[in-house]
Amino acid sequence: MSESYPPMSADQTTDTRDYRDTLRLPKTDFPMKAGLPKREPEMLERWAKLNLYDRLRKESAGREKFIFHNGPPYANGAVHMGHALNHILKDIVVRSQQMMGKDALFVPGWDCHGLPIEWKIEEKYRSKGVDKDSVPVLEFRKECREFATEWVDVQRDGFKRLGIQAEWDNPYLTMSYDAEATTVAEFQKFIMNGGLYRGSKPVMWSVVEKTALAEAEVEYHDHVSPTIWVRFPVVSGAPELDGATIVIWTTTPWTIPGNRAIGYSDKIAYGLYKIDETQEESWAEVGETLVLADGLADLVREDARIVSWTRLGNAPDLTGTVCAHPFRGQGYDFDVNLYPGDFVTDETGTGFVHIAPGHGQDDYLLGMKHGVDVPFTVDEAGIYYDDVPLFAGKRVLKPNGKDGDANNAVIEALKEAGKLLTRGKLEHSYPHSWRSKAPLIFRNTPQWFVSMETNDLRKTALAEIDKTRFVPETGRNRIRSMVEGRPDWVLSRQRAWGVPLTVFMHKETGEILRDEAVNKRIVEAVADRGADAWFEDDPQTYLGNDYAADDYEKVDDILDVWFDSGCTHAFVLEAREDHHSPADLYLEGSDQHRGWFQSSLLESCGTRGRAPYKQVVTHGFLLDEKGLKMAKSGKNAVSPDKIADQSGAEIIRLWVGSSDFTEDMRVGPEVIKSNTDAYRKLRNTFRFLLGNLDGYDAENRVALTDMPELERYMLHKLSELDALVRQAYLDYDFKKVFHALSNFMTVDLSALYFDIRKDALYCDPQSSPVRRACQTVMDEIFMCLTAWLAPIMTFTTEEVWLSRFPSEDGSVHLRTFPDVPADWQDDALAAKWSKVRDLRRVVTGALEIERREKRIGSSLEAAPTVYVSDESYVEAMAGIDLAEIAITSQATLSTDAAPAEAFTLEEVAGVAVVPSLAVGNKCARSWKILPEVGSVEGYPDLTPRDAAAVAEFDRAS
RNA sequence: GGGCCUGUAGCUCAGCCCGGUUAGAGCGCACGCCUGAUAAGCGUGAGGUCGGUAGUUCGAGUCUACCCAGGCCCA
Repeated sequence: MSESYPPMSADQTTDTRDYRDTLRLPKTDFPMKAGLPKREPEMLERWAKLNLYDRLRKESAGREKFIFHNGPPYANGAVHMGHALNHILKDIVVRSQQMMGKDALFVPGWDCHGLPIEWKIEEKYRSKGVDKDSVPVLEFRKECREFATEWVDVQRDGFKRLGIQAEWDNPYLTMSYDAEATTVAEFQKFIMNGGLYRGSKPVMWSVVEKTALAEAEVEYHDHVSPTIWVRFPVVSGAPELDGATIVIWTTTPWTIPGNRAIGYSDKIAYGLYKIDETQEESWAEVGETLVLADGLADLVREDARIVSWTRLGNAPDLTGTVCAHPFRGQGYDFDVNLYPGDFVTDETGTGFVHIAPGHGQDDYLLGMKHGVDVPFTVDEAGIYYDDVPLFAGKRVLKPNGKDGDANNAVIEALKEAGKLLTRGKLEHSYPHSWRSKAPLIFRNTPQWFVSMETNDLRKTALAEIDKTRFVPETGRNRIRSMVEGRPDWVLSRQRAWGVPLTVFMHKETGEILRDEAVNKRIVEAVADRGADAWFEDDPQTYLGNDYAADDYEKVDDILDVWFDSGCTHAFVLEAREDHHSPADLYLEGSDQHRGWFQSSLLESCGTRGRAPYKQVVTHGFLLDEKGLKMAKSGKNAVSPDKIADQSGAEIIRLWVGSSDFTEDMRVGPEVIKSNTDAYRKLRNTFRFLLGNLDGYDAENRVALTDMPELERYMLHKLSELDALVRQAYLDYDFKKVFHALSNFMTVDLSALYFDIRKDALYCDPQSSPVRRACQTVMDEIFMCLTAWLAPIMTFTTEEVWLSRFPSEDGSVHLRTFPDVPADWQDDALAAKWSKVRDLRRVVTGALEIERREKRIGSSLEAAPTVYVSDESYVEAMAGIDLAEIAITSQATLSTDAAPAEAFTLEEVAGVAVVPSLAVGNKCARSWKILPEVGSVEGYPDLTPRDAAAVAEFDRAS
């Protein structure tokens, strides 16, 4: 029977030993699949148990501090993607600074006062049918406080879930008593240094509710308004204007008594129009000359029922022109000056805008700019004050929100004075109260300001901006132009939830009470019982024996919440023992150039003469995948906890760490997917490192000088990366870190180094110098990568670290970046290997053809001959095993002329490759094909190297 | 409407300051190989009017102007 079977051939291994056990294949428990949504919460729990933040403080005591100061998010909703971006960036900064050897602090904080919270509480009352004004203020404030407290807890949990490392058990709150007391004390500094003054400005006002409204409480509806064209006779100016009248147009006749100026535009062409003929019922007069914007003149002519006119010519330069008020001689004898204004257009009206500084934002600012006083014309019910000539007692709106008699009274008076050119009606969008739905008016009201000029506040702030480091640099420009142009800071709000303006004003003199003893009593009361004290205490308790409460008006306005957050430097940086001021860094979204960066700057400059920060980093805004604005609640919104639950917070961190945060950032399902893919690749590279470092013994370290070139080349790469990573972290350029390391891990490690060294790692005897050198280098790579990536890939680097060094209380986050020895850097070697890799690419290119032609499968089946015509390649290949780096069984380097059919690459001149098949038998263990296979006695199917390895293995077992 | 900013492969980024060979990388995608990193690894390839137009220049992704789209802050 046996004769009928053919003899076994050499490459059949059915009767040979299975050598798998004798290999040193990667061994690790580190799973390929991350399971982040489940693993991350476990990790967080462990960190919490270890009190990592506290331990870091203890272990880095005495190190140079890095004081990051956290801008407080507003405590009124769950954590959204914008929060996530913002806080992850902060976390990366603090962690990287810590690992670069600093003692880097992160105290979280919340902004707790202000309108949005107040609103929620009001809404609650409304839904119960209770009028907010009937609720005692202290009770109302209590509810606001409870509301904020709840959201602080919710947000804290949300931030923790993202892996943000901070002093979560000891955050600062703008509503804590000590913070409120400090805010009061800061405010008092402005009382004492003269920066605070009482002025007035127009605010949106509801005469129905008799209250000022914030922009957020305003809604726009269509409304029919009367329109009037009014003549303002020129009294002085260019000679061409003699006897002419400037014509303005407005939809609010009742604001004419408040008129103090006229706005025009430098960009509009104006003409002089002399009327020749009018329709019978026209109020225009033949012979009179009107000044109008050319682009609007025809419309005005029709509206005013003018049949024909003559354009006398261009209007002269209007600078310095002075008009009379239409009611001159009836109590309105002041001059009405013409001023240029950016907001004046020639889209509607006449090209001239009537300026009533008490009744409009543009009007107010233009008036301020030119020192025009802001008259008080109507009271809180919308009724003209008694001192308003002609119209005292008339009302703009009735208590029910319907039109009052003011508009008609003004129109009639204009007609009588001969100043009404014509009139009409217009339906347009107009602000209404969110609550009563009644139309709103702009009304001049007393407010408290901090002057930008007193004590040179503006100058100081600008000088401090120049001293601050901005990342990106454009931030400087942005905040600079805002501070340069901003008006005085309006501190007062007519609200209930916040820190009050703790100031007394003398009822008769209007003098602000400046008394340190009084101030001190107030601060003490607030420190003791919170800002509520101001509302519950008898003023006399503060005024003591020196002043009589009856002589003083106690102000009950609330401070602008920006003032609260502008004081955080005082109650965090200065008040906390472990902090110092100014902070090393403030980091927020670019909207804070107008917000926190500025309020903090002004507050600190006004009280300390310097900025509270040395550096300001800003990030862009979130956009959806199409680059459009992401609404917090819109359908394109993605929520961080949802991503954390589905993909892992690490994926969000990766997104933040790999993107350019200085610009606006896109997020959406595709972006998340890409980052998940990128994550997987990095994770597997770590897994390979772990698997091959199994059993690594530091005793077996190989000295740099004893290492093969490839190992030294890898160490050189690490030294380059070390410099790059550190500099990039100092520059807050995280994407540079991420892309450099990700490229290193895929291109240099996975595709080159690991691929080449698999043979030595798996097949070499344990004692092999190459294998030991490789493990030495892999250990260094491991130490570097886990540290460098820890600030970004917080969860995974920890998992990797603990997988290699299991420990009860250890953590990768307690480390610092490794010191990279200077002698790792070897530029000559790097240049040499750059050539080697060029040559290698030609070989892989040639083998790919063979593979496509089905002549080979694995590269080990090949034995290429590489012809080099360029001496530099000979030098580059000196001391390098071509077969080893090409991962072929055999290879030959030749300086002979290459055959014509040899494979070449256009971009690598001087290298040509002729592929051929490896000759010999296939090693049953390493799968190399070599003539030497079987040359060692007793190991007929192995190469000498493998035979030695198996012998070593057998001896050991 | 004003101030500031952005626009390079499907995605994330280099290159732009200081114009100069066929604009690069990683991921993804397609195809092939391996089957001892295996829901992995290796290789090859496709994919870009550098937002658009005009200008400066011998030459523009890079400089200038305007336009378009988008963002933040104001009005």
